Amino acid sequence: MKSISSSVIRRLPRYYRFLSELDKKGIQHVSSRELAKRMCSTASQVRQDFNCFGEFGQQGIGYNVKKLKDEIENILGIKCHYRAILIGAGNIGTAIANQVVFENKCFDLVGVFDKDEAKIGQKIGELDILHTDDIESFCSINAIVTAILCVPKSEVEELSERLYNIGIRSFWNFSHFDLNVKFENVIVENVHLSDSLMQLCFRITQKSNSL
Amino acid sequence: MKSISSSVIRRLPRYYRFLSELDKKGIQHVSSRELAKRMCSTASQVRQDFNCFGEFGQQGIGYNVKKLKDEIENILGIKCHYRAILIGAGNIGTAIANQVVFENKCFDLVGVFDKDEAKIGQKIGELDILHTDDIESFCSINAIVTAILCVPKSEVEELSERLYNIGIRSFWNFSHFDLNVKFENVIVENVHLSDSLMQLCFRITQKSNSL
DNA sequence: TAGATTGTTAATCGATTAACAATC
DNA sequence: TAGATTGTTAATCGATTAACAATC
Repeated sequence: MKSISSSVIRRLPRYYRFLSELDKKGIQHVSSRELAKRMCSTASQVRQDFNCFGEFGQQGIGYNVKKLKDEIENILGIKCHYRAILIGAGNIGTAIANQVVFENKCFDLVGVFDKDEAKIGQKIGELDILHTDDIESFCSINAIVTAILCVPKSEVEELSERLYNIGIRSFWNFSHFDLNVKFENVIVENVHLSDSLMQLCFRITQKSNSL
Repeated sequence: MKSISSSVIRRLPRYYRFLSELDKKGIQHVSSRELAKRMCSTASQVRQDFNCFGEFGQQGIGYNVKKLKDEIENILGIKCHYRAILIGAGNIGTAIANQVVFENKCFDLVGVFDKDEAKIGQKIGELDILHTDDIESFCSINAIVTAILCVPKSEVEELSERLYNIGIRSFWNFSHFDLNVKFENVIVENVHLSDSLMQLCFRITQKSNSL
């Protein structure tokens, strides 16, 4: 398998989602042209993208949906079920747990923590909300790979240090605290919603300037 | 002003956030080297990025934080206060409204809608939650630029058509429904949280494979 | 066979990095 | 003046697009 470039990797989740849809519908083959249309891309790019990991296409017919989907699943490591904890059971934490994490095969959410006493004992999904003081003891008896940070920026500095100290090396970070700058050799996937909103703002501005 | 490439645009919100921080701290100048460190980038790239919109740097001293921040503010159109409505007052919608939209100067959130009768009349921030049936009448007396879609994928198809029909041409979309494919000449900023989670999954997988 | 579509090479395009004179 | 740092050009690198022979 040739190495996969970073721009291909960024596109893999979308390919995966679309191929899953096709697979559910029972569609067995799809052409690069159709995939491109759906991805807002070009047929050439789709073929180039898939070229680097084996041969799933047949001339005149297209790509085998199921095989291609399974291959991307392997590359991404979906089905690995990495064990995760979530910290911050506010609106965003609750939404993320219910609408994204529980729906997903990549990660098993096994613990939810909050520092607000009023929330302790309430549930998110099937999980009791535990106190953040108990993170260390919880993690000492549960091997945890990833922490999902849904707490305000001001709390992330101290929290991330504690998590780092108990061996957690990957983070899904919803705050603006810059974990990459604080730690080396740590995997950080940032979700900067306000950046996304500013991008939208820019595009509206650009459009109205061009009228 | 030279034209701004799309990769520069993607970085502008982060520059803006960092420059705002420096400005709040009263720091007046910053070098490309420092900015690069913070951006996980290179000094060369920072200089190249700023080169395309005027001259804010002084040899030997660095960039004027305030001027540079204001310029980016203008380019992005922050302070335009585009009027927006949000549809779907669940966990994600509530979190987005409180933690992102109300905190932001780009958009003025002026209406929140949900189809769940039980939520009608409750408040998000200072706004009463209204019924989605009332979107058309609300928008006929309030000029709305943008819709923030926090409803399940299954509802977006019909909803987006209604919004399109009353003239809304930009969307901040939290569902996986593909508005770009449905409409032309519409600005869509997608937030695909599950894609982000898959990226994280991939990076963990990649790291454990390389050990 | 004719039509469709892949796999792959080559060409183009754009983004990043390196280098250094200019200048504060 | 010496040190720091920009602005800008040139070189490199990588990603996208075009083209077409191979083949189902």
